Amino acid sequence: MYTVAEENYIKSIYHLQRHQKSVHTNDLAAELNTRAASATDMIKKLEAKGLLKYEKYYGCSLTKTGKKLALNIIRRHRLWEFFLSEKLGFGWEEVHAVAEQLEHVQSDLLTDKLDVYLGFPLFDPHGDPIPDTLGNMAAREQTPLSLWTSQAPAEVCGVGSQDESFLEMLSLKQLEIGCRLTVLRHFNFDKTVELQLATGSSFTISEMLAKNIFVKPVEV
Amino acid sequence: MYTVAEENYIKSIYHLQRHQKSVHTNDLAAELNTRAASATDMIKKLEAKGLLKYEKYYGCSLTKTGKKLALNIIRRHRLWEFFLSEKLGFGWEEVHAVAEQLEHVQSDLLTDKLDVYLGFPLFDPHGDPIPDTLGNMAAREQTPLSLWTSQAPAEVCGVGSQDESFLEMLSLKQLEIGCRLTVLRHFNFDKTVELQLATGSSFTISEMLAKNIFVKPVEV
DNA sequence: CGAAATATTTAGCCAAAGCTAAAAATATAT
DNA sequence: ATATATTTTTAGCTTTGGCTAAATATTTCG
Ligand SMILES: [Mn+2]
Ligand SMILES: [Mn+2]
Ligand SMILES: [Mn+2]
Ligand SMILES: [Mn+2]
Repeated sequence: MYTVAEENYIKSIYHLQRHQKSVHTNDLAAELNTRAASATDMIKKLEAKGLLKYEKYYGCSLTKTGKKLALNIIRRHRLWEFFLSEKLGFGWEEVHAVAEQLEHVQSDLLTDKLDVYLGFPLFDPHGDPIPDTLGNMAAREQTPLSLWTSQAPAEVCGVGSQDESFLEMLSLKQLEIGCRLTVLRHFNFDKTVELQLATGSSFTISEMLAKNIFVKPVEV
Repeated sequence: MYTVAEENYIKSIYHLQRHQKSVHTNDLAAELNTRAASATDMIKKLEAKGLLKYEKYYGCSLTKTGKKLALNIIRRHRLWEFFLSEKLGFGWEEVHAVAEQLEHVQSDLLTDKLDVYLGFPLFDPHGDPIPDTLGNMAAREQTPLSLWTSQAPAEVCGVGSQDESFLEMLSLKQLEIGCRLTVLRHFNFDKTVELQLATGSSFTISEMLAKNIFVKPVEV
């Protein structure tokens, strides 16, 4: 159906589109570790296939068809991440790289049977929602810890990066999905955040870290 | 590491090598639904990488390294087939096509964790043995039904083709791996074989079919 | 506004993996 | 032992998806 390269472009465009309404060539190239010239070429190919619309020197944005494809690829990626983590015992810092390969196995039957087998999971190991067959997915309230000013306890519900060392650091600090914490203080000097776990232990984390940890109010 | 094309060539050469000691360009091209010219090109590439040795106009055969790679790909293929069949509920006629894609996901960690998760299965859904990490696998006694002359009951332990309609036909006739049967008669005229299942029902199958059903003596 | 900086596209390469058609080597048959 | 047939290789072309360098468009800033 679609080549691996095409699928990777579509997925990247989809992700970039959440932030900017139109996706710029340079941003796309950066996201895919390639060059602007290559991105321009592929954009033209994808436009010819009706997956996106493109205006020279301005940028591109996915069509309905393009979005549907993107959500299907994301569905495959996150279902495999869940499988690797839940069934095979991979660490959450290991699953992304393998899922990058598995997501390109094209068989809707496989995807749907996997979904059934896993019990229709709603979130992947990083807290990202898994689209269903129609592309619908749970909305996630995602307040970065850097903006959480409430005294009330918060629950970690997602992370903003797939970087291995970032995720390893979180595991080390016992900051996993579902874990409860309270923000003790935001230091103005460098935006360091001091927090306390349910276990009682308290420590500080950098602003960079705080920006990539998403929390929500603890449900009662 | 290796491209999908390279892996497919290595796997095909390995399979052809069981029959002929040296693999001929035309046979390889036929196996891969490609042309002799393309096969020649790839053979040269694989020789340069040390995976096979090649003599012009004569043929090629895998080196130690090449065989090791081939067995690893076959291991991945058969483990995925087992997974699809056992865990996801795929029919045995559906698994091969999907496994053709999954086999190219390159992660030894994934392969080994999958093996553990599946409980170190010895055979895939078609009765083919699954190599372990070192490339060792169970030897299968495989007498085709066309050559089974004994009156003693036999157990189906493998099939000689992955063709979908062939496997569907077997399912229809209740001829699955592990099933018991007795050969009633070989008809000389067209080599038709008459057989009887443990259920009591008896019927005939064509020579072509009989050649692709492997049996072994029922263990007591 | 106009110059400089930045972003994007175009032009012209390259490697992988396929193809056809022609040439060359090997095998077969009279 | 030739002549014919078959097999294999070579040569030259195609597509996909990269790249660099140069050209062009857009944005920013003095
Ligand atoms: Mn991921
Ligand atoms: Mn990918
Ligand atoms: Mn198979
Ligand atoms: Mn394959």
